[in-house]
Amino acid sequence: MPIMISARSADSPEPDLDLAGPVLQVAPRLLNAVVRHGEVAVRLTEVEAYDGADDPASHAYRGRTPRNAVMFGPPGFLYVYFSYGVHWAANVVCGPDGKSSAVLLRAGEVIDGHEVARTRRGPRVKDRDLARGPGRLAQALGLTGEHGGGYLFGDGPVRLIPAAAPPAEIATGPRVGVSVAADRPWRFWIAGDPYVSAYRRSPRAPAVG
DNA sequence: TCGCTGATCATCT
DNA sequence: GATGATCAGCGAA
Repeated sequence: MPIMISARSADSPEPDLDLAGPVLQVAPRLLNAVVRHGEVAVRLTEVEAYDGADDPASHAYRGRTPRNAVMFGPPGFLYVYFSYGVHWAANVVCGPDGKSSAVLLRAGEVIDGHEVARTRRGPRVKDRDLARGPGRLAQALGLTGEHGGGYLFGDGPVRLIPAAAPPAEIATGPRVGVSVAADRPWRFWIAGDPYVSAYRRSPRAPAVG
């Protein structure tokens, strides 16, 4: 099990997208951006911010471990983790080097490579559901742990293309699935976009009151 | 449409 | 040994 943390060398291209700012500013800028892995490309419609050591819901909250080490590095890298023993979920590391913040890619629209995506997701899956949800998005793109640590702006297999145009309207709300700090409105999605995941509050989150 | 539940395992305590 | 940044399938309404 090699630990795959690739450092961006000095002559690597700079990110095409400024990811080094505060995660709450970076996250909404990822909306309408496109993630491409081979034939499959996904336009992002929904993301979620995780603010490193200041965020009880972040995987980086309890400090650096082998799994989350890439989050503590420079922005522009993929953090991919295995969730619930079943799914992979992909994050874009952002914020300044050492801040350990990241943005979870929650949902998107498959805009290229539908056939390949459907091969991975299943023959009966509707287009709308191909990448609507973190696990689904990673599966549609074929992202697994082996892509973790990859740089999104170099010549690696996974690329992040900045949004051609910002969304007309961005909505925010509580994060999904987290059992702590669920009240922080750090989920961002494109208002009215059908390719946004269905909202399900964590059953472990405290009741709204 | 809503709510519930099993699946399944890497990671951390 | 417990816990999830989830999903699909099911049954009820």
